[in-house]
Amino acid sequence: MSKRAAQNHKASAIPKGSRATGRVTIIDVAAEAGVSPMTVSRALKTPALVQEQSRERIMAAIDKLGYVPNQAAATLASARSQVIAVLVPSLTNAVFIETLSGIRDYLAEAGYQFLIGETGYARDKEEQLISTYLAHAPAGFLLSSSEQHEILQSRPASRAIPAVRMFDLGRSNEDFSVGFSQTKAGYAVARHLAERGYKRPAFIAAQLDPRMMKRREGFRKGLQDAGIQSAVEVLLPLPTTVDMGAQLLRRVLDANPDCDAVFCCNDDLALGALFECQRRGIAVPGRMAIAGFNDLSWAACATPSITTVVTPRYDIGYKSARMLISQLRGEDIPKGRLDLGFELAVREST
Amino acid sequence: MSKRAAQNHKASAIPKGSRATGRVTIIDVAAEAGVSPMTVSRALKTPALVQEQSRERIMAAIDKLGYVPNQAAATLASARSQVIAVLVPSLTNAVFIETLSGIRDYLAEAGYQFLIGETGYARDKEEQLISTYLAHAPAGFLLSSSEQHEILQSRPASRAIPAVRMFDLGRSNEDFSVGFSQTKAGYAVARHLAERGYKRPAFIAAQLDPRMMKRREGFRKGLQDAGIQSAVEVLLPLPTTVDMGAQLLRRVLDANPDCDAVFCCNDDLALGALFECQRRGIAVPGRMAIAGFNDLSWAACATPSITTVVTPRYDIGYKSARMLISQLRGEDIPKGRLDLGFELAVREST
DNA sequence: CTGAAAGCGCTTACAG
DNA sequence: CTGAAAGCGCTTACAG
Repeated sequence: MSKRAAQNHKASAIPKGSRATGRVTIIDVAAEAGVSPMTVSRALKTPALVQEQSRERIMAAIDKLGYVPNQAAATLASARSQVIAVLVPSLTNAVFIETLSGIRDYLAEAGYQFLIGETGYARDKEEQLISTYLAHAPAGFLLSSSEQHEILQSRPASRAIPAVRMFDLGRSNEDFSVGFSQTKAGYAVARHLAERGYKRPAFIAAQLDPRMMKRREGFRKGLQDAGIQSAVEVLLPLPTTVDMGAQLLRRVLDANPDCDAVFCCNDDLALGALFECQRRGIAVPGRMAIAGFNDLSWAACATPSITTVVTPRYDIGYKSARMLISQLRGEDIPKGRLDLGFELAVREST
Repeated sequence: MSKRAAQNHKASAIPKGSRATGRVTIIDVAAEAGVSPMTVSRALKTPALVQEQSRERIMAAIDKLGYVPNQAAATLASARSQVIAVLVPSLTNAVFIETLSGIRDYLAEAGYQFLIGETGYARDKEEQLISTYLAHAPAGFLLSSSEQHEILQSRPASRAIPAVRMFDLGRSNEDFSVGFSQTKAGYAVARHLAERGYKRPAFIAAQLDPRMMKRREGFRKGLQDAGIQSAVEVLLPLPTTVDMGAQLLRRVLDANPDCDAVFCCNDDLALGALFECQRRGIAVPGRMAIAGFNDLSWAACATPSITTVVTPRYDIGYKSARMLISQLRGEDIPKGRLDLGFELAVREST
């Protein structure tokens, strides 16, 4: 009997007025294989507990009937889904997209799906999305902020939903986090500029969030330790765009024409700053050095190539997902921070 | 009684060995409000069918108990979920990210969630993901390829899952599609270069997919209609990156030093081509004109600013989602293509 | 406008 | 290694 015939046969047996969906269920598979539905369920979830012979007949029946498991039923019965809720600050930023790629790659291997929420860099929005996603009974959360969320904390231990924080390192070892030190990265840029002999470096940032502030903090500290003074800092609480980089550089030059270097808190701003220098005929790095953050695709091949901080964003996604799934599987992994570090790529622009 | 007390009270009533999750259900809400569970369900889904007084008591009970609907149960009972499966070619391409933003914005308004799959520009992979996602009983699909998928076609009408194709316009009015004509866009670029007097324009492309081929086809036709000949075409079936734009431009110049313009099939390539020209001291547009595609953030503020095709990618997402939800709601919308058009942004680089 | 009954397709918790 | 029974939390399909 062909797959289609099997389905038609089943369909024709549906009593009138019933709610049958015509869908092939675990019961059909069981009947076809001559076992109970429970054995089919086991063959799928814990094959080791099923005799090989039964397993083979079940697999054959699944193929023959075209059985597709109903996730909603599994979720309802087991009170746990195969869905991970992922909250990122922005979907229009290549950084987070690469993190999502890492997450997707690990979760796909592990057999999980994910839902993506965008927090707009706002803590409140993150908490609100967590509430919403709770309705989907997610197996776990991957979060972007370093904040604690009461809504997750307050659940009874038996129904606790594990979470891993990405990008920042947690303050303590009280929970799970995967990232790198934003402060140290900012510090490293400052030291590099100081070593190259720049005397009046500026700092520009947009899309101000706690991570940007940490980069700034590290940058300030680095300059201070090198005994030099920041020319000027220009921060705007607006979205990060390439054009914003050009605007911010103009403000820097207006405020302090002596400025000889600029640390842009991300590569989009750095690209805009470079274009602005080109437009004005300002030699880079001759009269103005430019450093960025993240190592997006253009940094290495711009003219001149742009010095930047290489961040492990794909790995942050992949390893956060891995850490989360380990918890879900009840593996005994220690709480705490996973510091993936960063690297300073020194290029022509400084 | 506080929320916590209410939950504890319930928890303490759980018989030993039962499967109770401790979760607040529609039954608890019904008891609290003094109505039947069915009325609670109606108050949530079709409030118009419930007396205002009952509705108010139900809402108060929901607040008091902290009720969160269980989607899995709703999906199982109704055989339809509130999840839309979205398949895009790539998650590392800003174009599709903006499309996803449009989708998300519409779906969020409409109360739907979405799952994202990445097809890697491969038709086979798209079909495979459709199979996988079918297990989640998605309410609908938003697809990226212009192909028909047997797996969706072959379902019985009663269980058909609606789909909308994005980016390309369908060949006929046999199904739903939202996009613009890739061919016409390529044609427009060719006519523009011809009008500006360029004599030997080249075409470069990577990540070859059917849409790139349509842009090329239109470009060729446009040159032909203008009575000029393409200098050279360089196509590589590798991922699109900024650096790839530089590489492709080198190949163009090696193959044909006379070339005086280049149509890059996307803005990443155009940016790389611009950097390569800067590196070699080739004046843009003086000795080499550059045109891109999509109008990504850097196109308008590069030095020189880059002529490109402005594509309605956010709208494609938003309106595809709207078209899909209209179908799901049983609204009577005509099948067919929704052509959102495109615009040529003429800038300094040509 | 409201409700009692049955069922969606799985998995849990037992019992062999 | 296997199975019968019960239940997860909703919605459908009726019947008032």
